[in-house]
Amino acid sequence: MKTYTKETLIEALVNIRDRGWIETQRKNNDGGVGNTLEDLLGIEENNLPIPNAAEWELKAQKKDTTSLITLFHMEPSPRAYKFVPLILLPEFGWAHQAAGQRYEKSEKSFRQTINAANYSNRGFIIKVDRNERKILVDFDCRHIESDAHSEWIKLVSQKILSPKPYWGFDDLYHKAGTKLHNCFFVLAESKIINGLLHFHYQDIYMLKKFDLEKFIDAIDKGRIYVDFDARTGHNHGTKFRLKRDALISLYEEVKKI
DNA sequence: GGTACCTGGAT
DNA sequence: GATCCAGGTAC
Repeated sequence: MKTYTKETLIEALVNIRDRGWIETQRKNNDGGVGNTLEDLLGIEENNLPIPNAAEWELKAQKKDTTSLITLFHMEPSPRAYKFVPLILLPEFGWAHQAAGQRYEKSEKSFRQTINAANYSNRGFIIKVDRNERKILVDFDCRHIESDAHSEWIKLVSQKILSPKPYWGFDDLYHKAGTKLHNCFFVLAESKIINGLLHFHYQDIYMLKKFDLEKFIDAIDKGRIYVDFDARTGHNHGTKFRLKRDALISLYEEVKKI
């Protein structure tokens, strides 16, 4: 396991950029662009909620995608309820797109990418309660688009989400403050060469001083999303995510290397 | 083996 | 832009 200083990490990232096209080291994995970068840096895969290297978080993204970037994972409180596996997936889930094909016929899915600006078409929203200092999830069946979910609405129209899942400001501050304070964000071109996905890591952004107040404000304005990502056989976790420009705007200092 | 984290996607 | 989704590990 290599260790880096900020300076040696910059040097390593520039060397990787200069190598040009590099084959993915994680086939069939959407996280390949990030996992491959970590592999190139000699950072062993782990699921520890800490920065990747030398107090620097590393994030990579394909240049041509519009997908959201994941800041971190955190299951909602109260933890004892185990909201995703015991309530949201079984009570509010629906048949997985590949149920009866790739998965068992009984495979359910609960995927919701929600924000504070609008209800999803399944009736979920997040709200910022500054008095209680927490982010919470709410469900209101009146906001379900019945045309899009004519069968599912019958299953949930009488349901109340109570208690409401939430994340305390202090827990979010601790998570973001310890994991995201400084970050290298690398954009990579991608293309298939001889049938194999390759990346060219190109644009290196050095992001310093994550701003916790801007973080809460971005949630309040709907620029940060809470993303539930569970099926019966695998809960990928509940994530806080945002678009590329929103990520950069959360830092006090931005420098392109 | 279930839960909660990690790395990220396409249409 | 909203609504869906992937393969990994630690304990």
